[in-house]
Amino acid sequence: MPVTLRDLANACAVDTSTVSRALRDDSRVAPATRAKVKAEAARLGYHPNLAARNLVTGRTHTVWFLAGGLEAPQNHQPATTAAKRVRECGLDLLVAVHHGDRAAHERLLLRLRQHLCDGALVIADGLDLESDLLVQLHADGFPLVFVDRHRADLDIPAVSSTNAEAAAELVHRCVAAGATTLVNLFNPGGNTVEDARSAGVRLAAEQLGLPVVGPDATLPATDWTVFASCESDARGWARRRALRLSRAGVFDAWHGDLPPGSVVHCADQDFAAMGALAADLLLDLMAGKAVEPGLRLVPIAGIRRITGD
Amino acid sequence: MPVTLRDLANACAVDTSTVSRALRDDSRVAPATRAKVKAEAARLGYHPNLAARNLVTGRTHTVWFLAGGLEAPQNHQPATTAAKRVRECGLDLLVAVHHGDRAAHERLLLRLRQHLCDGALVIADGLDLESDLLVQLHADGFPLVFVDRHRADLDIPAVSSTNAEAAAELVHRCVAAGATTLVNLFNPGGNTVEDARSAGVRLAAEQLGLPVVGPDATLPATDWTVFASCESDARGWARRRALRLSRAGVFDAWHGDLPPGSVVHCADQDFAAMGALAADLLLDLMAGKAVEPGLRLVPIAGIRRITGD
DNA sequence: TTGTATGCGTTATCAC
DNA sequence: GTGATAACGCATACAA
Repeated sequence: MPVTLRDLANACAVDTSTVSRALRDDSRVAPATRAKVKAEAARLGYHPNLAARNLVTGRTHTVWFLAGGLEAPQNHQPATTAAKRVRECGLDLLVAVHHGDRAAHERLLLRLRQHLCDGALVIADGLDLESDLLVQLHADGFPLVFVDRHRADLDIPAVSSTNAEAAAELVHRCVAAGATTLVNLFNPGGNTVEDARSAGVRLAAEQLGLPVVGPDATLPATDWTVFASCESDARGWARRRALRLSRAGVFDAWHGDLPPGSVVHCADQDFAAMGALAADLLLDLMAGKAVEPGLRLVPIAGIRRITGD
Repeated sequence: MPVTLRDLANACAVDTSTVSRALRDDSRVAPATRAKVKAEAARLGYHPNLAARNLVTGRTHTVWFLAGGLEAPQNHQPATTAAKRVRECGLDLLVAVHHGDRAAHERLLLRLRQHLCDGALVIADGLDLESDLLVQLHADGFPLVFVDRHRADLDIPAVSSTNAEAAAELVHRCVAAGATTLVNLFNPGGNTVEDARSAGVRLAAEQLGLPVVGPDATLPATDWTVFASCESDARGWARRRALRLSRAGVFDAWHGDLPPGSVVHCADQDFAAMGALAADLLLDLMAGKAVEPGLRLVPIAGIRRITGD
């Protein structure tokens, strides 16, 4: 049986309230008793029951990080920096994943309302973006911050990249590298991130006076460049259209090989900074500070030029 | 203010105990009252306070997964499968990371004793392998299972790969590919995984009648092959010794380029299976079933041959 | 500086 | 079938 405050109180011949105060370094307890209590606690191997403490204080000092999975840098990088920030404030960050499983996802959102954590960071994939539970949660004042994608219809604070600007810059660089026809694979209406990127492409194209075409357009033999959110989107599209992929503007990563002469521009998001900012916002929210709802944009880390030579 | 059992009891004009039973589908409650209670719970937006429930039942239905980080497949892959297994049993798995930070690590281990979870899976990196807290935890009967590395001096159940066999097989394949001098970078005494791999190399070398040398040995101009736990270990060694790395046997992954004519054998561990098995063991442990202490070996997923052509 | 009393929200053991 | 009642372990306003 675990050692409780009572056991300690008995061992020290004082009241449980005194023990409680002593262990929490309350200034009003005599140095001698405090020392005795602490010594006894160590001797008996006392460890507070946080379930009990949470029950009475109503706070758990715990933050959850909800994501679909752990593998993608989009998920684990913000989780990593957020964990550090949260820890600096004396709280713990716990990561929970749902693997895109609808039931699992609902269950996790339910857990948030069950007093196991004080707030949550949410990497909003498809499931979160539909769920009513999220709406109710927020309506009930539960501290919530979106990372990356978000729901524009809710005034939940959100952290994302400068997607529009980054997409526009991708266009400019690709055009400087010879592109004349821009294939826009960003899916407007898909989610807020895709929306922003698509808008960025259109804006840049307009400035440059170049045509933007969809995935199914007829293309010139050369000088087209495809823009997509990730390498596999671009590659998948090229495969379906039986095209040789040699020019692209993408986000986050490009691992695959490129044929000689080809060039890819890759905009790397600063997931670490996003996680840190999101954690800061959440901590403010949990502290009761006024946090403006709406989107925060974090500059991308940079744009890399990758060639096939 | 959150809705409590009492609010529900008042709204339904029954006792809290009846509400409690109704919500948990206790067979002794009248269908009519159950329906009414459930309807009212939905209407008022009731959500149980799990801190309170945990306090009285003594169980949290929660499992923690402790790791140094999330990025490495060694960490997130077992976490992923373990999460699924755990979820199937109606429990939740939460991932907590310490980033190699000593204080953070200690804090997490402390948390385990504070009734926030019923058991834990531990990816034992350097910190875990030293900590006394882990020993005490286990001594107090806290359900614990090691994944990958473990402490041989504790009878905590552990799941690892068939490291010795895999290392031996790496040697055999590399020798078949022309190796005659085997450079053993596996560090015996480092940890249980390195130990096993080092032993595997020595065993295979003995069978083949070939010499095993350490990282600082004088090498023939050619026909040596280096064995290491990961690509970066092998590359780091080659860099320090100003050697051109063209033959290696490693574990888990090889991403970098290889000069033409070179060949690397890579033993892929089955992290997913390891996570699943570890979860099963932990669940048994938590269910009070007798679980034999000691190491379980999961076969590696396979050995890939990578060439620089 | 310490003790007393009460309550946090829930489950469980009794009665009825 | 349902209702009192007593825990669970801890924190805290209030007394002393």
